[in-house]
Amino acid sequence: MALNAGLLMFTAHRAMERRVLDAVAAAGFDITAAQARIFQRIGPAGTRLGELAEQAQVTKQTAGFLVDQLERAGYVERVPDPTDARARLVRIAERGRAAGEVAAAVVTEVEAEWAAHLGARRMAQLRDALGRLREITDPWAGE
Amino acid sequence: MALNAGLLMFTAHRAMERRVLDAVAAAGFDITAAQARIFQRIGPAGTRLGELAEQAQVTKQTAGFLVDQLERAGYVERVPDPTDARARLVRIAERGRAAGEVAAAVVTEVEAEWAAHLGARRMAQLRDALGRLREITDPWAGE
DNA sequence: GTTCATAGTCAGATTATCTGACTACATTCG
DNA sequence: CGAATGTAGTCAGATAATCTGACTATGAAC
Repeated sequence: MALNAGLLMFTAHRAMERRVLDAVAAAGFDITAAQARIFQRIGPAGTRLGELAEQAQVTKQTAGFLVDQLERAGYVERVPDPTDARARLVRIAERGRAAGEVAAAVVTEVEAEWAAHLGARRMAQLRDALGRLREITDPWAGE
Repeated sequence: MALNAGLLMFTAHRAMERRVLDAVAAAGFDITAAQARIFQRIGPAGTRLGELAEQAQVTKQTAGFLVDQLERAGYVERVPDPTDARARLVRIAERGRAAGEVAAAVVTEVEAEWAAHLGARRMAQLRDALGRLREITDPWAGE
């Protein structure tokens, strides 16, 4: 029970999230964990609200609430979806790009620490196993 | 970025949590994710509220709020801590034990599915890497 | 060109979480 | 011993994140 794989992943994920959020906050970006979980799923060309909601596994209303905040703070912008007048695309704005760069740098740093602790071989095995696991744990695995 | 190890762990953890919570709910136990995250840290001899809070990384107040609910629903009980009159131990009660058994069975099942998908070798490597990672991502690693 | 489906919003309620202030007991040390 | 300081937990109030249900506007299908 103490060695439940799900719980172990929770622990490591939480450590990563904390590191990233702390660094992003220290760089002057006031983003909450819930906002970040939406933000991180926005694609390069923008993503629809409903799609963000589905991927983050929250309702459209919740996603909308969080995107409103991100938009007000200047991290994202909403633009019309040229292919569907009902929809709008959520796109990363300039400030969001800056915050994203800070986040990406910390992810790289933390992963390097993990690799240093585990050794390159085990880190590669971890990545491999997690990537394969995604095939059965993520309904969005093929995007 | 799409292959951030932290995010991959989040995905797998979320899938595990959902499976467990759904099965527990289907068995008639009305436990929320937040309650479960506290509940799962209660030791066999009972655990203090402050310790549960620290391990779950929430404030004592939040932990107290959740334990209140678990207690009202009959999943846990609070007993005096014989070694300190200020403290009380949160212990798993009969209904909690029953719910915990359902949860443990689902964890076993999901892990078996993962092992089937990855193969025994890769599943063992995954466990090994996660266990080692815990040494640097969990301040409570030595309990 | 109605009828049904989809994208998103509005409104209201609930749940989980925090900070700050407080009480009671424990520990320390002069 | 007894005052000063620290620790376990609770109370009160605020805020953040989430949900369900009802609604509008646009697109798709027949």
